[in-house]
Amino acid sequence: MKRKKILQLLLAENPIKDVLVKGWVRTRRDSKDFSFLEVNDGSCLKNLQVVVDSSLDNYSEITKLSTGSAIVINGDLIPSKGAGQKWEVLARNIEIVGLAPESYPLQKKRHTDEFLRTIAHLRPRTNKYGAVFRIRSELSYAIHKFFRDRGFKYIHSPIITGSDCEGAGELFKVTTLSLENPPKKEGKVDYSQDFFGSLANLTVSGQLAAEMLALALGDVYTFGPTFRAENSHTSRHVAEFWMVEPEMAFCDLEGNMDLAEDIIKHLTAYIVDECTDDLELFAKFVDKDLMSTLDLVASSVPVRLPYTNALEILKKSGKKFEYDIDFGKDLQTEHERYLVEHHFKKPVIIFNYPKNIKPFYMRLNDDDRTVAAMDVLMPKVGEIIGGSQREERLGVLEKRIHDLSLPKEEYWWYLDSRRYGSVEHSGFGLGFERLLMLMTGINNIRDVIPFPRTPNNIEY
RNA sequence: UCCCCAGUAGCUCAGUUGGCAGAGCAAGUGGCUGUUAACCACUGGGUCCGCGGUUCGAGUCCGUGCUGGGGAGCCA
Repeated sequence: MKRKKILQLLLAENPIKDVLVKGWVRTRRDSKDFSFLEVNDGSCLKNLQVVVDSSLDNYSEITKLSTGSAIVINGDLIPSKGAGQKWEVLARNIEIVGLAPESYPLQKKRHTDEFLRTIAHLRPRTNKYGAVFRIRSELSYAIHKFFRDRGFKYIHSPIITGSDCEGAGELFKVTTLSLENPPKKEGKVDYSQDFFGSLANLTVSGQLAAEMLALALGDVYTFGPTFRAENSHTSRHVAEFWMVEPEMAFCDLEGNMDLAEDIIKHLTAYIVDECTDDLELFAKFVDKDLMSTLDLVASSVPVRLPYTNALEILKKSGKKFEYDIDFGKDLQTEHERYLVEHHFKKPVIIFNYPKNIKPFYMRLNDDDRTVAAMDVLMPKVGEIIGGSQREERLGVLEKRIHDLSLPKEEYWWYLDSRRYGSVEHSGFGLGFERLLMLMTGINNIRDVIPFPRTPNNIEY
């Protein structure tokens, strides 16, 4: 007999004779002549109620089944006599596969997120984290579907990279050299003797590679892990996270913002439609405003605001900010929050930032002081997308590299793309975990990743 | 890296002026009931984060370290 998932059974329209179910006991409630088992198999949030009559051979063992135990059930799917559920399974036979002794740390009550982080290997078995990781899966699928439906090609950029081309933060070194006694040359570590023959790092962004592929395949995207060795201690930063990076040839900043708006709206609507039960849990226990936030994100048109206009609004606000607002200074979290949560009360895209606070590859505007950059700011989670139109003019790009004292030799291949058939192109990076935070209302990034990587913590 | 807060039972927390270590939940045992985070009774359970100091006496006061959380910066 083929095993049935609980998701399928609960959607049944008629009773089914002879079903095989496998899962874990969430709770047990005993009566005089029978027991109720709540069984979950991870296929959905809801549990299956299993009724066990005392006439079963191993009934005495079943009445000792504790939370977390794994069982295999044979029985019939019948309409429930109780009020809480439509269907239940009347068990004919129950095989106890793996007992969970009383030391099982998950109790039939709510735990704090802080405690559950200390048992990250078990927390997926809770309702909340089961829901998080199901939505994580659905959202991954929705991203691929979104791009595929629009003719984008999925590309794989390298995880190990040769240099700090991206300039997006501190890097993790990748080496096979002895750390105790590395080979040295003129007092410095001699990376020419290392595995790759030079210094190697974990990627901080797939962008530069994506640009090369976009300039061949047209519209491409990456969706993979990225690494930042920043010593960040916030609820929005981790050392290892996943990023979605579309890159489009023949596309300017306008088109880039169009895609950013489109993808956020599309993915939000998808999750609202497809993950109803799981979202309900978050709306009930995590963030009471979740559904209205998601409605806002899915339905409203984000404000598109040039950086200089943002400065004016902030200056006119009369609000005292901790950080100064002057041209050439980056907007701080307090400024972004003011714009999104108080002034506009909806998503905001800020564009045309000063060139001095943005990387070399962003396209210089005609004013010579701003670049065609854009950040998408969301309620609650803040910056979720950062992108730009890329500098496609060889001379301008070379000058930027020179002005910033970057090692031009290392960019020979990148500059080649501007040397041969260069076209305007644009792209952005979308923080996958930050998107998940937006979708679930969860306010700590460590809680949307199964095993989060943060400074001083590499357990699991 | 900087600022702030916390650390007491498996979990969440209380602990008065420095004077015998507590509650709820969980767990164990028994009972009751087509039950719904079931219910009732009983029982067991402590390195009060570590180290040092003040004191007749420290969970409580002081110093220091560690861990966790919140915020800032960096960014996605």
